Amino acid sequence: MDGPSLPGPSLPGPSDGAAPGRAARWLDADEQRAWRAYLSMQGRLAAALNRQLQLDSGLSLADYEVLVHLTDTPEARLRPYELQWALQWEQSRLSHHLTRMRRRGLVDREECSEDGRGAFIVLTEKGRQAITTAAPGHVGVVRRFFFDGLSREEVALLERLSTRILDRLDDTDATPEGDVG
Amino acid sequence: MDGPSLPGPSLPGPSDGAAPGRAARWLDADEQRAWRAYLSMQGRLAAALNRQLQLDSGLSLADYEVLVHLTDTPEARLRPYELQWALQWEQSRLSHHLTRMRRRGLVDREECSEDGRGAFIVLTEKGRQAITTAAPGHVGVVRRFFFDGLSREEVALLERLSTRILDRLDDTDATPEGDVG
DNA sequence: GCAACGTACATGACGCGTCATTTATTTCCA
DNA sequence: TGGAAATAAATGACGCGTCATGTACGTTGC
Repeated sequence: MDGPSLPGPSLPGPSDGAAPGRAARWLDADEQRAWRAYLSMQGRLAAALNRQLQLDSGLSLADYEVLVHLTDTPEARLRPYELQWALQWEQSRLSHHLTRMRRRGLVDREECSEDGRGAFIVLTEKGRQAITTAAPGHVGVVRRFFFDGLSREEVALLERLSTRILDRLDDTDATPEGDVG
Repeated sequence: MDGPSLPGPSLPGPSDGAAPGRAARWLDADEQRAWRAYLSMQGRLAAALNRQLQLDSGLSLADYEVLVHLTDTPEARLRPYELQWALQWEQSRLSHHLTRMRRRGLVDREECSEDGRGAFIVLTEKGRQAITTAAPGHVGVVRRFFFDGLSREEVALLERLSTRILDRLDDTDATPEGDVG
């Protein structure tokens, strides 16, 4: 059942406890198990979500997230940089993705009079129908694999842990190279 | 701070409590927050891990996982199907990935005398050096973003939750279409 | 011993994500 | 006002991941 040691592969040899020279010490057995479980869960859950969306409605999880943000907006239109802020995607990823979604007719572009560089991304009717179609099944899968297996308290804790990790990611994105604490 | 409602986008209108017709009910506010936090954390953590590995050693997280399994093996060689079993990847993903890793000299192929269809994937010296180089920094990042923010108990709980979700994924991979409970 | 079927693995096409670079516009300020 | 720097966004190249399909070998039943 137990997988191999992952992020601290048994490189220095199994029985020498020497910590890696440059960075942190290796992971101990508990940490290894936890990390592998998380990694595996994360990858497979994402794959399952993508597969369902793809089969059910031809959308990817990424499409879905873009469309959600658009539908959550009164005018159903956003500047790309607003979407980028909301999604925390790399700029070029967003740009590529919007190009593809536009090609498929899920969104459209409008000129931005206030800023000649920019544009508005507008939800099309096709886009709205796509996410309307996709949503029930998607929520179903999220429930089935994620929430149905977790108690209310566990969900709350998971949110706290996620937020804490996000904070660390935010911090260190800004911080140049040095240590954290 | 709070993102928009994700997997239950406000499609049916904010104030009508109607559940989606085909599948499960929408997520409530707590669930939405938790789900968005998890999704965002997951995506950004994976991106951070990949970025570090890429910059530090030219490996991707996927490369790293393959190499770990090989180094964890006495002979440093495995049949592709064994790797597939360990990684839980799709077969074609593994095949493509091994092709690319082979092209880069990280692994090599050997004939399999016992089974004419199969092959062995062998860790090369270059592959071993790559993961040896990459490991300390990788562990460092895993610690910095993941373990350093979590208590021992939280890590243990996260492992349990991950395992539980994995079980559900395993179950329903087998199960045809119907409901779970 | 051969046909049918299953297994191990590869491949082509195509969408996705990242990095590096480019273009157009706006803002800042001397 | 004019030039430098910042900002909004697009693009090309290239590796990754999935689906569908192909190929070669093994296994099983008759």
